[in-house]
Amino acid sequence: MSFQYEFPRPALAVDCVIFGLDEGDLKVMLIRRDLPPFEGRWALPGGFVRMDETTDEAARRELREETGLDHVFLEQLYTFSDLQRDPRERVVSVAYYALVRLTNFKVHATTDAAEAVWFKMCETPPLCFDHPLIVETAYDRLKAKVCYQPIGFELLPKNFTLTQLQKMYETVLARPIDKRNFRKKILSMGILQETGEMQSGVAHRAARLYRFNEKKYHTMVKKGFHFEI
Amino acid sequence: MSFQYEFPRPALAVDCVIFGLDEGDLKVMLIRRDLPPFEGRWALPGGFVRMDETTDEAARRELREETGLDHVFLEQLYTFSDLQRDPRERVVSVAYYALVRLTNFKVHATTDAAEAVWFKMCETPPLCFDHPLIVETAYDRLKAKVCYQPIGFELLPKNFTLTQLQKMYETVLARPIDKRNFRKKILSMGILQETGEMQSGVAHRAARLYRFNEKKYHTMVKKGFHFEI
DNA sequence: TTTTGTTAGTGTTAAAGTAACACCAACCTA
DNA sequence: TAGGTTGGTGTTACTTTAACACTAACAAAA
Repeated sequence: MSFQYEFPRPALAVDCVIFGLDEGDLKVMLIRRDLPPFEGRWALPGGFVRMDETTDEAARRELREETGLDHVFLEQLYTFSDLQRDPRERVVSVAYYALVRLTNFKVHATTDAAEAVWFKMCETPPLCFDHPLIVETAYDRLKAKVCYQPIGFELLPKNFTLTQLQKMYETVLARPIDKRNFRKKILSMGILQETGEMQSGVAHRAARLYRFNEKKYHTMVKKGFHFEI
Repeated sequence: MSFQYEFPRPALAVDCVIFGLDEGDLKVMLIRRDLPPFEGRWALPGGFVRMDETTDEAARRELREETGLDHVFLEQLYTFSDLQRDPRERVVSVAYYALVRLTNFKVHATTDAAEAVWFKMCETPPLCFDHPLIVETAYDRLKAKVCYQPIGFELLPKNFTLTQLQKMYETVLARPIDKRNFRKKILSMGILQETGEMQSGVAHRAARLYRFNEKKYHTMVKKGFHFEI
């Protein structure tokens, strides 16, 4: 079976930059390609867009198929269209980035055919296609966006301590933050909810567990509230 | 001539939201379609991406062909891929937004075949396809971005008065700004350069003309400077 | 049971930045 | 030369930010 068009068309693909947080390290999930081109080399999970799905849906499907991830934060990043970005033929790729609660997920990794592995951002292996550019673009976006939208919570467990939250920002932004000032600021925003529970299984004073209150955040945004770290 | 592929492919298009500033009104350029579908209805300038050009290049080409605009600020906005966004067939569109010095340009308008007309943002006619969504997305982006990147200058003549600059921000952001505070802040940033020239042809005290110093801005950014209105 | 180690949790102050506010100057035109 | 219009300028109260250190709680080890 083949498909005919009056004018030539680029192939349309999606690629996903998947971020996870692991004990103070920001990580990216990469897969080892099991098909040419670049067979055996590291790349972002991704694939071609089907006719019956939007690019968002294609990105979620590829995520599921190639990494086993589902129901994660996913947002369109940028569309890459350089003529030579794929050696086979003209491929335009709509890139996405995803944020994953790595703590919950860890065990399920490497589900599928291709090898899917978490790498520290600072230790990513050489990537094929224009994927280094895509990763860099995604990291820049993440750093910028985490400051003015409460997306960082997507990298933490649903319930978290203030120290975990602070460490997440320090890791993503790659800079230290003052503990007291951070707590004052984040608590005064009124978007965190005490769960009433405490941390357990730690060899020191247990910390209170909080949860991001999305509803409250949205009603506050409507009233002009501006999130900022 | 026809082109065959093993798998079906969406058509790939670009669409441009072109903003201009005219005496305190933010305007958008629209064209009246001279072909089906939606013949005679208003739409964004745009068209299909060719095999020998990136989407950026396609957007610039369409801008030139359909509106006569060239060498303008142009930035990728978002990729729209809803299955039903085009009634003919599956079309994925990479949307761009452009900022135009309308004052310089005015005369050249309506160059090409199709009718190209500036509309006030608040008086846009009904648009076809998903173009209302694209325009809204572009306007949101413009409002957000103008606050943290000095792109607003692209809407003004190269040389401008502080009042023009302030009015630009007030128009784009749709809120009043205090004159003295604005001047203090913008001048203290050190990104404006006095041209030494004065406004002329006005029936009142002439104002100093300034110019955006892009080089200075870039060197300051490298040193950690953060633009913010 | 005491000590040790580790993180939780908490306030104050100086400095910087922001927001609110009004009048005279300069120039053109009638 | 009087009137109209915009240009240009400082001060102050208030808010926000940045810098900074100690005690509390708990588990584990001695």
